[in-house]
Amino acid sequence: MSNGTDKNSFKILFGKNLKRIRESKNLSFRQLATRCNIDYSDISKIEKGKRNIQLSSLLELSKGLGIHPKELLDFDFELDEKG
Amino acid sequence: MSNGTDKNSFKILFGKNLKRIRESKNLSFRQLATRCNIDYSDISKIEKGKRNIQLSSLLELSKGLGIHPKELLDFDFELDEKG
DNA sequence: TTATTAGTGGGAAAATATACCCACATATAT
DNA sequence: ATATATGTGGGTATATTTTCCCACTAATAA
Repeated sequence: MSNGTDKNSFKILFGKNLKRIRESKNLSFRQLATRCNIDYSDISKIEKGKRNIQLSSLLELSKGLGIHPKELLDFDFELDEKG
Repeated sequence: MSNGTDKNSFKILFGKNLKRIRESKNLSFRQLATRCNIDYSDISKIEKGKRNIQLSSLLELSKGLGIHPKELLDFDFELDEKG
């Protein structure tokens, strides 16, 4: 059974993807924070997969990064547990 | 200035896209609800753009629909206010 | 040493989603 | 009329995010 594991791994993958995009734009947490309405320390937590953000926060991040929101979800992810 | 307007229009577009996908699979609210851990009445509200769901709920919906989460964000959306 | 920048994480009040149930209107069919 | 299925929306307690500030460490530079 993959209980809360799926949910957690998804958050972690999301965070890693966010980190990848942020670094590709050479932005620090504090720099990105000035471009969206999210505190720099909270962005750090999001990238660590510690937070289950809402659509509005996803939108803020995408605005700060200048990308379409769907890019933040653009990573491999298996829906079921699978070999 | 496009204050909370962006946030709202994004939720509404998200809801419309969810509705489009759900109907393409010929699922009623109650049928989709049995496939994910979200109440049927709440799915209705999400499609109406009334709710600002979390990543975990986005994941539940995508599991219920059998699609990758990013498909739920796959719709046109302008980041800035723009003519 | 001193200053600056970066990442990390704790904490708390306020705002909000979640999870759940219920009731109602409509449509279809028996 | 009765039964079934669909969409809609109200309401509530609980859980959680959000928002914000602060402090610490490490690295770099003057």
